[in-house]
Amino acid sequence: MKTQRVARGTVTVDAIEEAALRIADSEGLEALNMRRLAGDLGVGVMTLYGYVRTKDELIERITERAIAELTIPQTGTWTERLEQLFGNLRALLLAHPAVLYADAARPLSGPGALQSADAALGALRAGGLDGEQAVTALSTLIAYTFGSAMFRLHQRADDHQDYSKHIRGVDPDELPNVAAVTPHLLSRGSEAEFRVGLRLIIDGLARQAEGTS
Amino acid sequence: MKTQRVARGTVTVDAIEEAALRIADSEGLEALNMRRLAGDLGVGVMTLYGYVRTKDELIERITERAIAELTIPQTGTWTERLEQLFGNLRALLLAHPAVLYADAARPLSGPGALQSADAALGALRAGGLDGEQAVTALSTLIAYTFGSAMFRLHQRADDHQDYSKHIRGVDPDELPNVAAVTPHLLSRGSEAEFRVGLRLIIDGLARQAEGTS
DNA sequence: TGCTGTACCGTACAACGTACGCTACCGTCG
DNA sequence: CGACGGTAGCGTACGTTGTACGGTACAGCA
Repeated sequence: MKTQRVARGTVTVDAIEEAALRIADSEGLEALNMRRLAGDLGVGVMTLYGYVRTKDELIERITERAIAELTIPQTGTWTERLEQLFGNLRALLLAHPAVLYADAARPLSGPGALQSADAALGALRAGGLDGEQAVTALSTLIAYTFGSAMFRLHQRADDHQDYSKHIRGVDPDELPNVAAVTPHLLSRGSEAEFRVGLRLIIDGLARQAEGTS
Repeated sequence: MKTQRVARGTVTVDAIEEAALRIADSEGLEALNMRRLAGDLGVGVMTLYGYVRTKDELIERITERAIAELTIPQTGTWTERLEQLFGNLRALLLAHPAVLYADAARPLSGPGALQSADAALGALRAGGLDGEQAVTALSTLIAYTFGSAMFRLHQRADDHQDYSKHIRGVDPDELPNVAAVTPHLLSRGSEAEFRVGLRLIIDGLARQAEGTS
């Protein structure tokens, strides 16, 4: 059996990144491996290494590619722009789980991430926060948004069954507060819940800005 | 060469969990593997599987073990108790990186986690929040604390060199706001920064509580 | 003194990232 | 038009991981 070989130039970094991102988006980052990726592209595994140094580098690149999709709001008050931006970020993290894991490692590194950071800092400074306050606020917003997305992403449908049973089974004498709010605990992680927390933080920033000026 | 065998009852679940947690704490979760763990305990690898079903289960158990260490503040106003509790949680997450990865998957599952959640909910309800508000507030605080710890944990000393150079090299015309606050960006992730964000959120909750009552 | 149940664990396999070096082909030059 | 050299493609193989399977040694009992 002759070795079947693909024509030169069939693959490009771009095609590799796109295929990798598609796998990571649809089946999760853990489903992305070099053999599978090569199979999807119809090339030999080692061919990939002519375009990408390591798998980690590939993940960094698809992360950057996904982050570049983040739309930065241009209109509205500074608080509205913040709320929009981080709402968009949450949606992006849910659509591209790879970003969460890869970008948690080196936040604000790639050009796309820096551009978004600049927009956020711009809004915060427009609101009247000084440099230090703005950076702290940015960290808070990012931490909250990533943390929120992280929990949401880990929720699996089949887990929820067990979780529900687990929560409902708590002893009201031992854990009175958990028992008292059980129904609300079961619907955690919603978009609406995220928005409430986000507004809470942004309102706090607005008040901070008023005090400063 | 006769097979050297350890006496029966030499290992216990407890010893396994303790050794596993020690590895995860000191060298990170990625350094924890079954061969290494068995080596540390002086037993054969497969012996471990007499006490633990899978590696994932083991990680769940050491997570729960670590979470149980969380000290729940008993004194102070409700906002003080919240600040203490989540400050403690951040410290715990930094000391036990395993918790971050494992518990992100199934938050508020084990008895220890539920007990802490109950305390937090108790404080929030004592402040005057209703059930739904308290649960949303809890989610917000957890997301923020986990997100913050996640970024902190991923910071490696050698990365910081590159990062510093990277940030300092931005074009002030393209990213004016990033350029303007560069020095503050370089000191992100500190404990102090975390406290500021935490207080911001808790102050917001206090205001919410006032509005409710 | 045997026998039996079970705790211990050696071996082996599948999946992974990726180093090494062979090979087929394209473009060029004679 | 034919040979040939450089390079893109990739088969093979190795080290590392989790863990299934089944063998083996020993405690406790008859």
